[in-house]
Amino acid sequence: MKNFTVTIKDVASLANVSTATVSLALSGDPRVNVKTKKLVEEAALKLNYIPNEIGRSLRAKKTETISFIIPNTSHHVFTHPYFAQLLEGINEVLDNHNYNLMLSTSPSEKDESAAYNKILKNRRTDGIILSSASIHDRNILRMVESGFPVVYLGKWHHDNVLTVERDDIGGAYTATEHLIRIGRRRIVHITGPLDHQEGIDRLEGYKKALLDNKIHYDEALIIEKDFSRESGYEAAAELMRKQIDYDAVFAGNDLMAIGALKFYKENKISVPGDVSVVGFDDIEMATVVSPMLTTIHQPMREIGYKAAEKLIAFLNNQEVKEKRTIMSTHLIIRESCGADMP
Amino acid sequence: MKNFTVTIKDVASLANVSTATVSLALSGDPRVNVKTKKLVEEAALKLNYIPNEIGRSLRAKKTETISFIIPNTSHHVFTHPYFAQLLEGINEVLDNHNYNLMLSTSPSEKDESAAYNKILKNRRTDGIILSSASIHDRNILRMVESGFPVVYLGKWHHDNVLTVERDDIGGAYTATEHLIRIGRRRIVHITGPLDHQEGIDRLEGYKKALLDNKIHYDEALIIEKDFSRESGYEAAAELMRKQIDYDAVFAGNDLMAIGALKFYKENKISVPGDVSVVGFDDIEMATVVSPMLTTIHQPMREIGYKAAEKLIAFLNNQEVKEKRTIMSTHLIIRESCGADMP
DNA sequence: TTGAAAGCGCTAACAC
DNA sequence: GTGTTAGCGCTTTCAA
Repeated sequence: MKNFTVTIKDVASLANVSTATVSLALSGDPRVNVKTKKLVEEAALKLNYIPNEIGRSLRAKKTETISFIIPNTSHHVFTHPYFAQLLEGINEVLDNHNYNLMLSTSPSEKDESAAYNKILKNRRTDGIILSSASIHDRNILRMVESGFPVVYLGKWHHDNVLTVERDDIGGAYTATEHLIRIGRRRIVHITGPLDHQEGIDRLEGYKKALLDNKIHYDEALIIEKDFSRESGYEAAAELMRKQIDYDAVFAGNDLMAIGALKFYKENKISVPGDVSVVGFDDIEMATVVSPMLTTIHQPMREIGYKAAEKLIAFLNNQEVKEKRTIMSTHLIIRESCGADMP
Repeated sequence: MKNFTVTIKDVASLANVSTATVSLALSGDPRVNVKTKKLVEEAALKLNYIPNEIGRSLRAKKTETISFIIPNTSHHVFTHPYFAQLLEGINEVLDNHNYNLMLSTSPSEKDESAAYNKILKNRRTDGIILSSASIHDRNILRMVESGFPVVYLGKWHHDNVLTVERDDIGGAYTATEHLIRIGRRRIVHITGPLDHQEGIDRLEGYKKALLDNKIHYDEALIIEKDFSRESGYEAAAELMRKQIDYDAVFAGNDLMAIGALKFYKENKISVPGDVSVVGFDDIEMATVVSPMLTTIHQPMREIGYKAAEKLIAFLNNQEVKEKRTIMSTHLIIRESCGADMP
């Protein structure tokens, strides 16, 4: 390291003023004389002075940093296709407000006291954006209840928690309804894990659409999987093995839909000829498979953006009008259903 | 916020010892009496005391945080397919060593003095992992030259910089050679931006393979694009428009290869019948397109892992034996070339 | 308009 | 073994 750290003292002595004056001058306090201010600025420039944020933080009890915490339950946390978009939205807001972004995987239940506390209380961060996970994750509950400013990405019934939610029920309803509208009746639903809110809600939307259209809900058409591509493939295989009779599948996410598509291709089952399929998420991959996947679009970038905005507003004591923000989804029709029109 | 911050003082007074003793006891210093230690620990537990990292950092001049900086040149920085895997590798190491991860997009050239300095010098971070970008990016140069500990992901000819590099030249060579081996002779290369090192190196590998196999290098077969899927599609369209005669394409990355594949499908050009295509990266998407893409695998997760390990070793004054680490790539044969064997 | 001084929470010399 | 003290770099009363 060739350059010594230059502190506020160095600037002060070069400018022949006190450190207090330097601090004031550099923060643009109107009280300080224009001449002095110029003097200080020149000194700072000359020394290439950059205020040490650590010192500032200690004093101000603010870090200008927020943490984005994602569950570490799955092996491929970061690889989750919408993670990147979420991050993009968050990053954009933070950049605009000169906040820093810290990224953590949430601690596993095991080492709670250590890792969990570290993230939560060490005060290197002003607030948290928490992405959703299992509804049984106790750590999340505790983070939320600690009083630490939290924006939760998903449903959370708690007074002092801000949320940004997708309309999972509505999206699933739309997806299912679309299949019904194009004439499908035996609609399989490959669900995500049913201890995840998304899994639960999408199943609910599916049921609701069936009900409203007077189609019998058949347990045999429900397969619980884990949102992975492999599990989607496996689901399709299972359906064949069990000789289930069906004409459509609504997959809980695109990855599973794409997995199923692969099985169909390998087994010469025509999509959408023999079976129509709809996914959920609208990840990029959905546009490169063939047939291209009809799916429910969810605005992940906007969700990240919104979440960051709410958190920063809250941290700056601005009134956050809507505690819950619900982002709507919409149907993207491509090729996997065999209908050209909505 | 319902809980007041509990500091080392609170613990000290509850345990009836000095703050120094608390500090020592909690850090497991062998000098402190076992009894006292237990006393302190109980007090800390009772008060739910978590050391404030800011105070610690200020004193120790270490933050136990490293920054991962990615270029903001492209709109979709985070969406870059291998970004997630890189992050996964980095995160794993940091978790193991109890380091925090800060994520930044590198400042654009415009606001250098502000954003750039902030990242570089505010000392909220102990070291940096810098991902590659344009070879003309001056900010990167300055970060590297500042003396700040940096691990650069890519080639960098500089004494005090650690690097983790892909073998781009070798990978491109292998890809091209594969096409030659299966009998292709008129091989198009869709390059990435030629002011990016990857773009340059992959072109070099391509040329070298041609040379070694005594195939004439034809400028007309080189198209410079920008690594995006759209640009790959555009490249294929361009080739048709210009009525270029060719029987294979080596794309500078998978995204462009997949874009080209799309064009071929739309225009009923058979792959691999009419043209063989090879990509580079081995992103997940390469396995869901049809035909599945033959490509060069690069171990992004391992690169991230290695980079983080090197940085942490360096920060802890361990000797880093290899300044340059070169990660090798290998060919993954799938369906887009029409050869079943390597 | 500027400076002196206190103190944010912590650790590390040094004393005892 | 444990306590006293100083000080990391900064901001912010309070006085001058």
